[in-house]
Order: sequence, then C-alpha cells, then structure tokens
Amino acid sequence: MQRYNFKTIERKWQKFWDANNFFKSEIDKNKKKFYCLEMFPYPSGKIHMGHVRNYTIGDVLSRFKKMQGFNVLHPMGWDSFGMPAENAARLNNLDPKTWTENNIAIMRGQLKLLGLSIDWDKEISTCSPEYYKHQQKFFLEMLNKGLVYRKENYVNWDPIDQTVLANEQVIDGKGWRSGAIVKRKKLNQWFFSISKFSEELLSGLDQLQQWPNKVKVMQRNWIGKSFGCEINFQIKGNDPVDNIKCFTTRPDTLFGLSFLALSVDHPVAKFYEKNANFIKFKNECSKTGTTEESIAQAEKIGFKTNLTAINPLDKNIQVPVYFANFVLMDYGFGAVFGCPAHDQRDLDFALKYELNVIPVVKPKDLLKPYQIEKEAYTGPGVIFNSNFLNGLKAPEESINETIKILEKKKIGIKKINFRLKDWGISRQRYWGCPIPIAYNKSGKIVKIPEEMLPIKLPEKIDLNTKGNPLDHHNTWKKIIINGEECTMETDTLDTFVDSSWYFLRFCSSKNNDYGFDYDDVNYWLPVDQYIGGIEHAILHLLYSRFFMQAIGYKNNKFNHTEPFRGLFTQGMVCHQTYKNDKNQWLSPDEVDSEDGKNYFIKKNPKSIIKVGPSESMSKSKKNTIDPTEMINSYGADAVRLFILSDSPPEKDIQWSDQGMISAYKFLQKFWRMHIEILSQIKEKKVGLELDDNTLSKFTNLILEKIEKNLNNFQYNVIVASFHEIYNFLSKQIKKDITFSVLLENYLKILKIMNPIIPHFTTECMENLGYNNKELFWPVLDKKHVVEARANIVVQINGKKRCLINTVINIDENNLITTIKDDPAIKKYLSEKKIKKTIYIKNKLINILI
RNA sequence: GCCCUCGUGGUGAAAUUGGUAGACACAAAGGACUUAAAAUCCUUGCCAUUUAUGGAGUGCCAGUUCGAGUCUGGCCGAGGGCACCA
Repeated sequence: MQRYNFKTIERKWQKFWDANNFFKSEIDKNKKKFYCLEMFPYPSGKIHMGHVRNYTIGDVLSRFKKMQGFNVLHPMGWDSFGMPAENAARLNNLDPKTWTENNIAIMRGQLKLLGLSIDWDKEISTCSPEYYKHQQKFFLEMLNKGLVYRKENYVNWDPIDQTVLANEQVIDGKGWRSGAIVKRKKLNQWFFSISKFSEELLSGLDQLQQWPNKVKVMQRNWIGKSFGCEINFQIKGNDPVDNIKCFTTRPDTLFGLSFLALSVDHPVAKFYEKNANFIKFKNECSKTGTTEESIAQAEKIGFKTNLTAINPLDKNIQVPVYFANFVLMDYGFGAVFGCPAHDQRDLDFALKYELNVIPVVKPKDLLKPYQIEKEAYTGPGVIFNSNFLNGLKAPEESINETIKILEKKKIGIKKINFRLKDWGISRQRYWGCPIPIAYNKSGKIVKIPEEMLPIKLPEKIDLNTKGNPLDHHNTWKKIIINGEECTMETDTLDTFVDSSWYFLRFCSSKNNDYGFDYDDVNYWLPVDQYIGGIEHAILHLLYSRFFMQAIGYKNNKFNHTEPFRGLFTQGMVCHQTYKNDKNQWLSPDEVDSEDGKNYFIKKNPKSIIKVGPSESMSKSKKNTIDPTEMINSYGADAVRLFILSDSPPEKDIQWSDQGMISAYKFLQKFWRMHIEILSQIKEKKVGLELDDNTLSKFTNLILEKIEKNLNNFQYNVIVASFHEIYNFLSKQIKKDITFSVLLENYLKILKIMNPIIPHFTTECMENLGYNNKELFWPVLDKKHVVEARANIVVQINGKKRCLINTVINIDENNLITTIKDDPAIKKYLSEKKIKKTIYIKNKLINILI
C-alpha cells in the first residue's frame, strides 16, 4: 500500500494555489470582507516555533473564513528595521540592508513551506524606501498638526546600545533589549503627543469587545487616569518663589497638611543648584537607582528648603517645604502636599523628619481611641478636624465637595491627570527611518519639502563608530533646502513607529502617492482578527491605536478609529531545558533518554543531565526546535496539526517529540483509511438504510461542533475531533453504506478538516474527483442532527443510577413507567413512594424518594 | 501593596454554560498478532475483593439548588501586570 508522500503532495498543492491565485484579495464591495492579520515578524534569519504557531492559527481562521465566502485579506510583511541588523552587519562585515534582505528571502521560503494562505503580492518591508517614505510624510503631517514636537528632556540612556529608550522600553530599570542598567541623560528629542489622546485611547477600549480583558486592563492601567485637584500653595515671605502648584486626588485631606515635597527636578531646584548639600542630596537620590527592588526598599529621604508654604484653607497652618526622593517630576507638577495621617509614603517621611501627623478622616464604627501610629488610614470615613469640611463622608462626598469649595475660593481647580507620557521617538541609530528634518545654520528646524522625500539612508556607512553612525557621515548630513545649506537630523525613528501603521499599508500596498488609500482602508479596516503575542499588549497596540487617532486627527476621513476589532494573544511554545554537570545548556538533539525520565548526552551515555523546567523556546537556553527540520521530516500538515493540538491556543504549549510523531502517524493511518474508502466508493456498493443514517448523523454533528470551535479559537478541541472522526469512520466503513452516501459524507468531512490540514485534504478530495478550484464550507443538514432516540440519565435522589434509551421527546409519565420496569432501577424504587420528579426533556430525570 | 487570570487523573486537556466529570491525546502497565523486534490493534483514572457491583472524587471550607467543575462567600496555592502616580 502506498504511503502518504507529503513531500510531493505538499509541493503540488502549494504550486496549485499559487498558479490559480488562490489567496489574492481584491476589493469587492458586494462581498463581506474579513481582514486577518498576524503580527509581522522581525527578520532575524530563521523562523521559530512561535512563528509557526502564530501563523498557523491565523491561517486556519483565514482559510475557514474564505470557505465561508468572505473576501479575505491575509497579508505578510517584515518589521525589518532595528538594531540586530546593525550588530550582525558589524560582526559579519556586511551592510544591514544585505543582511536583512538575505534573512527575508530565507524566512519567506520557510513560511511558504507551511502552506500559508497568504497574498504574497501585498508583501511589505518596513526598511524599504517604498515603505518609509510614507512614514516620513506622516511625520511631517503630524508635525503640521502639532502632534510632533522637539524638547530637551531627560532620557533613558542605554549605555550598551548607545541609544535612547522609551519609558516602556525600560523594564526594571534595564534596557528591554540589551539588559543594561539605564542611565539618565539630557538630550534634544522628538516626541509624539500621544498623551493628547489619553481620553480617546482610554474610552476607545470600551468598544473593543473582542479583545482579551487582560489586555484592556493593562492598557487602562498604563494610561492611568486619575481625578483630582490642582492646588496652589502660597510661599511665605519675599522668597524668589511665591507659589507652588500641587496635584492631589485627596483635596479633602488638606487640613491634614504637614509639608510640601518637591521632585529634585522641580523648577525650584534652580535656586539650590550651588548648594553643596543639595547637590549631595540629589546624587544620593539618583543612586537609589530605578530597579524595582531598590524602589521598593528605598528609604524616604528629604532635603529641607528654607521655604514655608501656607495652607490656603487656613493661613495659620504653615508648613516646611522639602525636596524628596519619592516625588517624580514627570507626573502631575512634580510637587505633592504631604498628609501623613492618610498616606503611607507621607507618614514614613513625616516620622523620619518628626513632622505633624494630623488625622482628618475618622473611620465609622470606631471601637478604640483613634490614633495614627505607623500605619496611615486610607479607608472610608467621616471628615473631622477640618473646620467647614467636617462631617462630609469620605471619600464619595468629601472630594467633590472640597473641590467645589476650593474652586469657589479660587484656590484650586478640578483636574484630571494621566500617567501616560508622550512618546519619545528619536533613536541614535543608523538602521531606522530617517527623520525628515534638517537644521539651518542658525539652528532652526527646517522641514524637508515633500518633493525631496524620501530621505534615504546612505548605503555605504561606517558602523564601527561610537554612538550614531549617521552623525559621522558628513556628506549625507549636508542637504540644500530652497538654496539654503542645512544639516540633516541624524536621529532615526523608533522602530515601533514602523509597526504602528503597517496594517494600513497592507490595504494599499502599491500606492505610490500616499501610505494608503482612504477608500481601501475604509473597506478593509478594522482588522477583524489580529493575532500575536501578549508581550505587545501595551506598546505596539497602544501606538497603533494612537496612529489611527493622529492620522485621522482633524480630517475625519477614517470610518473607524480603532484599528483592531478582534485581538487574540497566543501562548508561547515551550520545551524542557537540559544542563550538563558544568551547568551549561544543552540542546534537545544533544541528549537522549531511554525511559523518558533520565537523560544522558548521546555521545556519552554515562553522563548525567539535569532536566530543567519547561520554558519558552529561546536560543540562549538552547531549547529550540527548528521548524524547517520538522517540516522536512514530517510535513507541513503534521506540524500544523501538532502545533494546534493538546493545548488551547491562548495557553503555552509544550513541545513534545512524541506529540509531533503522533500527529504524523495520524495522517499516515488516515491515509490508509482513505485508500480503503476510495476502493469502497469505486465498488459502488448499495447498503442498508440504518448505517447510512448513522454516518450522516455523525458528519453533521461533527460539522456543528467543529464550526463552533473554529469560531471560539478552540483549535485543540478540533484536533481531538479529527481523532474522533478517524475512530468513528474506520469502524463505520466496515459496515454497509451506500457508496453515494459515503462519498457525500466523506467529502464533507474532508472539507471540514481542510483549514487545519489543507494539503492532505485537498489531495484526498482530488482522489474523489473534486476539482478543488472552489472550496466552500459545508452546510449543516439539520434533519440529520435531530436524534430519533435519546439516552436519558436516570438519577435517584440526585445520584446517577443508569442510562435509559428511549424514543425522543417521551413524556414524563411514559418515561417513569419505563423506568419502573428497568431491572437496574427496580431495586431502588421497590415499595418506595416517589415524592417528586424533575425531568429535563431528552436529557435527564431525577427521582426523589 | 494594588489589579487581573487560573487551580480537573502520572501529563496536556475536554465538559452542549447548572444536568452522564475526565472526550481526545501523550506517558506507563498488561494483552493480541509475530520465531523475535518494529509497526498495528485492544484493555486500564482512584479505593473496596476480580471484568460484575458499590463508594469517594474537579485546591480547601461553607452556602444556594432536586442537582455545582460550572453560581455565591471565605481560605490556601500558582502565574501575569502595575507601582514611591500624589
């Protein structure tokens, strides 16, 4: 018997799809569209199992939607700017462009082996001038709309990568890529005014019903809206400083004021620049570092100024002003008022410097005398010790009432504050999109005129310089604009800018005049299903949402402001880790095991290996499995089948060789059954009515189930259903079935299986005489789903006692009569009176005795 | 500290949304076929005596209900996110 030869068959159908333009998508306003997008890859050189999982999930959905008659857009591109290219180029003495293009060629080939239903005509690459010239236009457009600005700012400086990082790219005080401890440095930087859209970005989340709640919560926290009040404190005497503004969410505790605390970067600090003790204190603060641990453990310290602030509600309350290490300049006004009784931080500070602790919120139902010791009281209660605020219910009543009073007295203003900060986009790097800006001799900003775009990166560049290579390229830096000699901006854009609009580009990937065409975008957008890793929950997704706001700002040409209607975040692919006796990582192909418990090095069977926990596949831990190797050994369909099996797509999956092999074996045994079915159909057997119906019923039930699971992303359950199909069919075909009924049902089953194992099923269908040029999802035949008989669970006092097979829709009295005759139940019912019965039609009966 | 998610056999997991717990697979054990191996097929969650038959059972403790893996409250544990955010 012939084995299933995946190598020739998979190639055959990939060519067929290609030749018939199977996955080309064009705008067709008579058809319902479906835009399926997976996060595009960085071209590192090789695809990894994470890609395989990501793109298989998207492919299954795309194929399913296409079969359902949707006009599907399923494109692919490359997130191809970024630092690894520069580093690799330096190592291998290549230029980043060549390195990147080679990688793309390799990875494109690898992805094609998977048989993905991608419209390769729409392929884009962010490092090509064809792409980034439009990005430069967006930059200028946004600049004209006042959404881009330049300012001198403290930045997060990564000393290894020699570049600036966005706040989001600093993780635990370390660079997200290099892992180096980030330093503070003052630089002139370009910013996107993302914070201008804080409110829109926050409220937009409510529309996103098909996003995981987890991601929405993370974004909400990130945007960090808080309601409060801006309060202006007068400074006593004739100091050069006469007032200090503070932001507070608890204006109702103002009578508990005992100090003001300022950030060391607060404008007031300029009066202390020459004070040796202040300099010392400032250094002390910066030493604390930015790591999570140090922040948590850092002691609250302060530097006392000679200023005295006056409580605006009561001029007799006068308090000292400190600089303090726990106040941040980039939130609120970089100044807070301290109310130690009701804020733990303030209390810690007050205890250290022996400042007043005045409680102003009293808990209800107080049992013992009320005294603040080492713990601040932050719960609800009633305001006291507070003159005209006394008696207000805190916090629900007191905050709003106090704000009203403060506004009336012109002391404070109601204010909403966001945690979200503007997005710093300048990077001191070569391999990124050049910023279309130059500076004239007097240092003024000059916009590059549109006809001069794109500003291309220079091809020949010396990468072996410190800092930004573009800065050392003297000919590139010189540019003449309107006859005036200028110097190019040498910073390039953060690569997150590239990925913030690529989903728009796919809609009009060939448009030369503009990044996209509004008609195209308004047809395809929003992306109906976006699929990718949870690691992009905040940055990439928030930036993309911002771009829609910014590009559509003041022109209202977009029909939708949210780019991604559905979001699915898939889990990681994990594998066990292995270490030798010297604590060095070992790759899975270096080790072997006979019992699945004890492992040894293949070359040295006596060696002992420590088996570590299963972790997400990474080069550094050497626990990777090469997808192309797997495709070559088992075929794309087997790999697709395995990567979807066992674990739900949103959870992590364990790679197992046994699992991979079992997926392969499944296809082989299904193929053997297929050959048998073929010969039965050729025989033109005419069978018995009963077995025909059993088959039709099964087919339609499994269709119903798989369709539901496709819509819910329960792909692991679908793979389980495939096994059920085999287990059922391999037995059923041994019975008498009319050949035409067998053909019809089997064809239906192959179509249902098509999105997951497309090559295999297409080949099988061709064997049956199907032409494969059109492929539609089978229609559920309800008459076969309706059962003639039902298995009813019989419970006595809530305990299952037996199953009874009866005709469908039997009424309760008839059922009880039948049950009383059943030998398995008789013994429970003998001479007992039935108190009550609960009957769920065709499902269950509970008899209480 | 705050927020979110999740606890089901040796393992990955299913469970029509309150109605037969453990589908489907992996592993292990036993069996069939075979001179033998591979491949293939069959059986097996736990306890009580054995296939029949009972019993317990979805992290723990209560509650609602005829009936709870599913709903409510409390506790324990794991994972993730945020954090001197005023």
